[in-house]
Amino acid sequence: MSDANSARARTEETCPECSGPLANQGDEVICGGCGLVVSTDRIDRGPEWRSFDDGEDGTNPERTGAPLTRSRHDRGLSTEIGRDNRLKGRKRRRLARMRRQHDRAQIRSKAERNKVYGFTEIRRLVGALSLPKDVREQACVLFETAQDAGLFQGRSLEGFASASVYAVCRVRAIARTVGEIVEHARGDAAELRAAYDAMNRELGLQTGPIDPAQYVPRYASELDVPDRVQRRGRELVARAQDAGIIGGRNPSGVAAACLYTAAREHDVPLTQAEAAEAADVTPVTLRGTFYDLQELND
DNA sequence: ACGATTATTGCGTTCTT
DNA sequence: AAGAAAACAATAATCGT
Repeated sequence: MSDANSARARTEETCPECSGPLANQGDEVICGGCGLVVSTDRIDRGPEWRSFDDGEDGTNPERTGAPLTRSRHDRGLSTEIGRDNRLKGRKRRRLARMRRQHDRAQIRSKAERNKVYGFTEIRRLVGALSLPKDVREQACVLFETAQDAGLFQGRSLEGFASASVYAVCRVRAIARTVGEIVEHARGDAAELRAAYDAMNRELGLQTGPIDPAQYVPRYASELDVPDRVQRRGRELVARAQDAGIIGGRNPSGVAAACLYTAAREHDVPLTQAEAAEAADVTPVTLRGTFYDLQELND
């Protein structure tokens, strides 16, 4: 409202010719004394759009179309051949045929494009995470399987791309956390999970638990602790395994706890907070296994 | 959807310097 | 004594099934 009326603000000013009072008259500003037309403003400076949504502020600039969605290859944009029941006979049948063909072509090409999109995303992820090459192949196969099983409905492609990579890591017991993947992925953890759950449920992925020992060397180098500490850490992981401590626990947290315990045994300065930070868990989580580990050693 | 695990936050306690 | 680290507790969020 304020922008659109900026021209009217000149009412406060005076006429450049006779210094008389200015007045609005339609789109023009006119001097009350001499009748001089000071300015003309036929331009509407208001928003060029009007709001079509029911929101309160009315600032949504969308003018047309269905809401855009990520879960469709074309984000919900589409072209369709309409029905016009004024048409009869040959023309009408011809139009129906065109519509049918158009629809089919769209479905085929949609699947095609989804696949291309998914594959490139998978390729990108595998590269960014520096995973072996055959992980890519496997992830792509999985992606395709999920597509053929019709799991894409209502879920995002980005989610399936990242979930495929994650799932392959899981079935091959390659230690990568969801966080690590999401960090490089296009799309968030929720999307990955939705897709992963769907695949796990419908496709019955054979996923085993991840061995915490795999995380130990990574975190060890990240924390810059000596080799002996790292070796001891792995031993502790093995011990924890045997003791059945790591039931349902976050493998990253277990690895961090073992590393921390090892460092403490060797009098290497390493705080819980630091170890936890490297493993992307909280000190509280680390502590959980740390205590159990202590009891084991008494 | 549920039960278990984990995150977060705040705060009195213990250890170090 | 001061400051950091570890411990504890309560509740919110997230995970695995």
